[in-house]
Amino acid sequence: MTPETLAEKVLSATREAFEALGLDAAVLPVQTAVERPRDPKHGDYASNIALQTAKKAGTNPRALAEKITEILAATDGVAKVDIAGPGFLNISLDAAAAGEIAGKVVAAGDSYGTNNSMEGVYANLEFVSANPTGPIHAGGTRWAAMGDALARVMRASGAKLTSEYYVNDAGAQIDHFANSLLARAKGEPTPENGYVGAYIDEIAADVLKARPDALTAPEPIEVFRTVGLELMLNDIKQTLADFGTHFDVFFSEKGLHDRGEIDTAVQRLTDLGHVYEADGAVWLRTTEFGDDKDRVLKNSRGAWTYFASDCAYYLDKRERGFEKLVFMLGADHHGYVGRMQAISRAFGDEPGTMEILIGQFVNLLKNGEPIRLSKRAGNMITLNDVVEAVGVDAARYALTRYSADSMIDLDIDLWTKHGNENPVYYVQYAHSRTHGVLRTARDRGLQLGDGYDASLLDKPQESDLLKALAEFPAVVATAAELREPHRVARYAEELAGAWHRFQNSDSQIVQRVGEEPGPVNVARLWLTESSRIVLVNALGMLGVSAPERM
RNA sequence: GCCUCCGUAGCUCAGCUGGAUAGAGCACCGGACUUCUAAUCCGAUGGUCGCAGGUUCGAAUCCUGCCGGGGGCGCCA
Repeated sequence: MTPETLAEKVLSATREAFEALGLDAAVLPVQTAVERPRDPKHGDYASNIALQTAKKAGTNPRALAEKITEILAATDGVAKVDIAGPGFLNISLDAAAAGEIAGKVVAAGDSYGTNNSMEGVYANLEFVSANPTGPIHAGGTRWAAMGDALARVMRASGAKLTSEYYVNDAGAQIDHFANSLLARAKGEPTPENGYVGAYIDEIAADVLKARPDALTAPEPIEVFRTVGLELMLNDIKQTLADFGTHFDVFFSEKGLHDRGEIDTAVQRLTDLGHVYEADGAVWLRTTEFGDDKDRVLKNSRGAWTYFASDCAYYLDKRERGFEKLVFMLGADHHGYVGRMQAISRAFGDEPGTMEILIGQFVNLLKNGEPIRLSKRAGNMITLNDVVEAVGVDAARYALTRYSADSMIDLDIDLWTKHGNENPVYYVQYAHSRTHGVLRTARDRGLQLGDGYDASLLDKPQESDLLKALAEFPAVVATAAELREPHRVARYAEELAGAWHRFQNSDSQIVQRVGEEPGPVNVARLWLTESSRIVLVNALGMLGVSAPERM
């Protein structure tokens, strides 16, 4: 029995209890969940439904709990129900019911963990979106890992999701970039507001390689702008691909200008009555929608601002049909939340249509000290620096196992260790141990067969592992709903621990050499195979590899 | 000044859409390899959940204030 099924049974038992006691069933929640108590004395699962509903229904929790218990205890697969404390229900499953989960996992295979909590949600997830004027920095690296994991988790929960990278290929920053390239190509010093770093020299050289006439062309700056941008963007795309981060769409800001979408968007906002002129500029009245101050759409020199592009981009996404627009921004951009939300509201959308996630910074630590310098990019740490320091798997894992709200100090020494102090090794090693067992099983002729006797899995380490396996779909659903992929990483560590403990318990999984396999060996093989599947699926959602041998 | 994130074991952090005696890894101490990977496991030690109020049957979790630290507050992108 899965926790979800049990929760449904708890709810229906409660409904029956309400009826029997003549209480108003309107106070019952639509859904409830059971939790795994820390203390094994509290059974396999616990429910607080009596506590939550008794007061609203005008009765006392214990009396209600007793009635629920009476009904629930008669349910198939439920071994025992105890009332504890003020009215908790402590539920124990019989071993067979608990053991069913391994069969479900094996049957579901790769798809185990998918759920329908976000079924039908048509969402756009924008992340990284680093300016194509330089490599992706450490903060962007965090989003590359976390955004990609979130995309996977949301898709696994049924969302129809497009991952998107906004390319700021218009505006003054690109001019500075092109000027910097041109200057370096001519051997001149970097102009004011220009970009520095070895990568600028590299790209300048590559532009000259691609276009030997670049310096003698009618407008050299245009050659450097166009070719340089393309080279930089390709470099970023390649870096992301090597990192395992996939984007469905790279969306060009310049395209918004070229297609006249900015005029369209501003016209739309004007028609809605939110635009006015003052001090020679054109403004959007964002203060009407909770922003601190109004924002300029077109400056007094007659140029569209970046903010105007944002409006057009928002409208573009909405017209492509997305109902939920999620943005991941760095902490340095948190000041943009107010004006961004105002865009959504100004176009008349409901609160919640736009969702902005803010992620804190990342420091790369060596010997306890932050690293500030990058070989290629000068005064910033890049994605490639992080990967070079710890590898793709450790980098992705390290960047996804923490809440976006907390700052990350990524300690190179820790994340390159081969031991259980390094969480990524701990989880990957658990997975590779499942393969070790499966190899041995194969060698000795032990097979899963058509089924197994789930009631044989009754040791504490076995039932703990079963309960951990059963949790996965709910973890994925919660991670998707709360946009917190780190929950999957923490879960993977918990599962890996449960697996290691099972493996190290005195349970012989495979029969000894020369022995005939018994039904208990078969049952444990099912447990092993389902652990392998869930570890693979969990690591897969984080974009971390699952090696078969280490 | 305003906004925002953080403050939980010696360290790094989970837990926060209110639930039972607050958890994990590391570090420290003591154990377990004739065995499917010991890159593992078991046990012990370790806490006024920054401080003070409030909400309630119940607060690490929600609200208010304060303290300490990170970041942000342009007709820049």
